[in-house]
Amino acid sequence: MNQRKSTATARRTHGVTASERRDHLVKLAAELFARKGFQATTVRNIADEAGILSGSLYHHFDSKESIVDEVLRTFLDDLTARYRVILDSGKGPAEVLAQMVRTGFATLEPHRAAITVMQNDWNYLRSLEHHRFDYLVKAEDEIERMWMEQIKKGQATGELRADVDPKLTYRMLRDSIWVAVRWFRPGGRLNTTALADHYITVLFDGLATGERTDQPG
Amino acid sequence: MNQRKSTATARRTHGVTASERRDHLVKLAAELFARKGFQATTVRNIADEAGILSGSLYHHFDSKESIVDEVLRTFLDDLTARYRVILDSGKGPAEVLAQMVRTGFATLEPHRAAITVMQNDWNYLRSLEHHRFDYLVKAEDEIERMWMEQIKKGQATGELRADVDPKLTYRMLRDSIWVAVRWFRPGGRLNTTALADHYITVLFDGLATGERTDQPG
DNA sequence: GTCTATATGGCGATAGAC
DNA sequence: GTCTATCGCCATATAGAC
Repeated sequence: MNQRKSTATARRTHGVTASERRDHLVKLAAELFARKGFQATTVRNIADEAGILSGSLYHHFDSKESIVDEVLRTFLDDLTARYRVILDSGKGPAEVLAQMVRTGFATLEPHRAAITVMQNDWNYLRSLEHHRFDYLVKAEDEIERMWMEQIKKGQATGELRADVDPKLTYRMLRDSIWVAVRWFRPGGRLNTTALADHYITVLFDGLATGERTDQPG
Repeated sequence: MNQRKSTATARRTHGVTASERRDHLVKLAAELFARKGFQATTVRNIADEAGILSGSLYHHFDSKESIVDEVLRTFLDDLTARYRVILDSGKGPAEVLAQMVRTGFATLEPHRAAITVMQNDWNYLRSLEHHRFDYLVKAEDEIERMWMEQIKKGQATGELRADVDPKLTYRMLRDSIWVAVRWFRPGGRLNTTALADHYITVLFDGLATGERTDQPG
């Protein structure tokens, strides 16, 4: 079984559906990829973690790359879906941006491993000659458009100061969020909500003009 | 020759000292490490780039790891030396911090490859069991102390707002700078000075109280 | 769905000729 | 200082038994 199993046929074996078993394997692999890097993680490592032999992994997946592919797609699908909900809310640009920042930090917890892999192994995955991971750039571009539109709208309405470069501002916001995955640990001193509030306070007090009324945080 | 050559004996062969030849090889390797990742870069890749065979590399270096070791040490030595000059200047904490930010962006150009490797391969290098790269954490700790001291001093003197968490603020500043290596390209729309000014403006207008007089930028 | 056994190949590193 | 030649190892992936 190398393709994702249809959810229509969720027959159970030993009390666990094939899809659940597969998801579990993906999760184990993601943690290893995040800790040691994609390349340094061997299929034997993954199999060891799951308590099976490496050959058995190929019953579930085509290749090691198809596992990391699933890790990344799952994250990106979830993130863009969350962004779309916010963009459709009809709120003003400053509030939308604050919500997008909050959403970013909120994904830190469920997608910590995926985000780590995306950051550390981005250059490598993109350098592969078979172009399998080109969709990463497409997703990145779509996300950039979402942010940029709101930033520019915010500058037009006067909610955001207009003397900063929109693209540079986008990068600052984006990078500030995702890079936190390097040191953020669930259960630490700060939860992702407090983290988001802190960042919004620092970032927006620099970005917002006096005309803003909806103080984030 | 597996140890760094003494600078006292700079005998030239074909118009190039052994030390210069070695440095050149390190530079080539660093670029490859940055582009594809440390593990994905083979000693054959490095040798190809240099126009020699892989075996010949071992005349200059013990191992592949000793090459990346040299890349990282060179960067860290330069960075900490620059920081120390600023700290010894006797300026106030806000100005010192602004200068440290500027220095960070300034190192982006000469040390782009090293910074990229440091970020992408940090987890991997630290996960190695022979503990060869433990000094990375020591250097990180020393640098953190330098920043934290200035942030806390700035809060004590009233130059910086006191209602933000010092450690979180340090991480924000640090991460904002180094993560820029992901997209910064020399010769692009913005040079590192303009970049630093932009970041200082955004970050400090959120951090600084009204009592500050030395507007950075 | 997992195991046994193995193919196929690339990796880092070495020894010694030149 | 580079090349030739190669060693030993471990990687991903496969085929077929159970």
